[in-house]
Amino acid sequence: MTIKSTLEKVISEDLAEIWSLLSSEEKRLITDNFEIHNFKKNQIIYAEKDNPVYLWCLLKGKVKLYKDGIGGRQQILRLYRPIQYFGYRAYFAREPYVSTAAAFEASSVGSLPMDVVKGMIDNNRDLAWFFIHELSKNLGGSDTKIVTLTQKHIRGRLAEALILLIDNYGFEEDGKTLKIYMAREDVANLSNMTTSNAIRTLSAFAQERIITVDGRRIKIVDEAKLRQISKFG
Amino acid sequence: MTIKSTLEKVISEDLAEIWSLLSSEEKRLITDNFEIHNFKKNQIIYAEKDNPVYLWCLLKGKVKLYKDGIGGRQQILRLYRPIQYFGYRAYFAREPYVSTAAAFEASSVGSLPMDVVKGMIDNNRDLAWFFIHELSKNLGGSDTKIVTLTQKHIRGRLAEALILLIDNYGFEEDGKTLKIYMAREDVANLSNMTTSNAIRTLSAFAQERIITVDGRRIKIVDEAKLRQISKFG
DNA sequence: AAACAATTATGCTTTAAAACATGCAAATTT
DNA sequence: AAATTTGCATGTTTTAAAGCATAATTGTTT
Repeated sequence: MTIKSTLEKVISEDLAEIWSLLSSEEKRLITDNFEIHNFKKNQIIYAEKDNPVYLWCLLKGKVKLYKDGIGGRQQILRLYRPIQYFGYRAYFAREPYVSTAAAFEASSVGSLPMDVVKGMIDNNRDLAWFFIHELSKNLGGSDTKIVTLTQKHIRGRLAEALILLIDNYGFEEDGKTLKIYMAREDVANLSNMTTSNAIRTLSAFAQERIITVDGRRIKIVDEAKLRQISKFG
Repeated sequence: MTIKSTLEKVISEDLAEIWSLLSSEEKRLITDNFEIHNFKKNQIIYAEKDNPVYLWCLLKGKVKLYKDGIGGRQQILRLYRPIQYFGYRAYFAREPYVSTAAAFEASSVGSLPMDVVKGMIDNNRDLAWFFIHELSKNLGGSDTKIVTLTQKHIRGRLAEALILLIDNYGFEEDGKTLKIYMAREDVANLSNMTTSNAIRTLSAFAQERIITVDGRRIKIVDEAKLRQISKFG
């Protein structure tokens, strides 16, 4: 599949917020500099301490942004779905990446040199606002996450993580099954706990009929209860 | 003191980064809409869930940004010194505040309606970049903080908090004494621990001759050791 | 100055979560 | 198909930090 046809397919399927902000000249600038990359499951797109060069746009698949911590422990910071942009923060902050982006599952990701993006922001106020808005929302999210992850207990943190998964990836056609299938280890890395405790607490939720668990297939049975536990339970 | 003379005094003392980015017309727009407020120690400037209206600029004093968590526990997210801007994130994210800003000590703070700021950003690319840059740096900081506060042990977290205080407020003329005098409770709220543990761990550091403590006066004796503990100790 | 409140200090107890160990099942490789 | 690895599940032990209690000190109000 050519870059152009892939792009047009993606855009026709789910028009990205950003695209509508651009002039046809800017759109041409993008298609000329845009490259598509395919990443396998768990493959790293960019790593902490790398220098930021590209704006990345997730076209297909799922991407996690995480940070390696103490003793090989990871903390998942954000999850991306098509069509979302990432990898720009470090460039704007004029510093190396502080986190790593990796494909959660086989994914197609577009790249656009940040220098090109910078030039476009200089000439397009709406694009500037797009990034100001994105950064502001993310900062609010991270500030909130600081308190959640440090102050809530395990059950509250897991409940919150499950709600995040609902909000990010939604349900299968049955309206119950989470549309993401992740290892217990990733569930743990999302909710700041050990893998053992993620397994244990998922089992506890299943026993309490809040969810059902079948391998990596998680069905949300009682979302209200989940939200209640996340608030404090 | 008039607004104008106070402003000019502040600006001549320590020219704010932002000011140099403005045209004289923009500067007039600011002085016409700028108001100066004085806050007493611990007085709240804005609170979580409020709607953002103003850009705030700290002129004199110290301000903390914090979030109330579980069981009356607070987490201090950021500290401000003159001349720094705050209160704009929620406006840009088009959401109510997720954190509270309060004066750490008696402080003078300027306000400028965000609508005015928005209009200026529309017409001033450098100003847009200023906020993109600030938001990006803050987001990197919050992402890093998530891992620090969840994964480091008490000693590491306290060491990191002390380094943050050095970086933010520096030393008295002796080059050793921290230029901020905060209650043990605030030290605790900065480093995600109980007041008891903040007291205990400060005492431990003093016994190990890493710092000396005399009431709220903290002298940094061995900064290298502190940085080592913060990395993991 | 006396009385009171707030802050700092320290010891003891409890607890939530990590660390560790082991078993089992499913998936992958040979 | 057998062997090996990987992931899931659960029980037990250990530990870091919270919670609680009580003084001692400092600061504030009357």
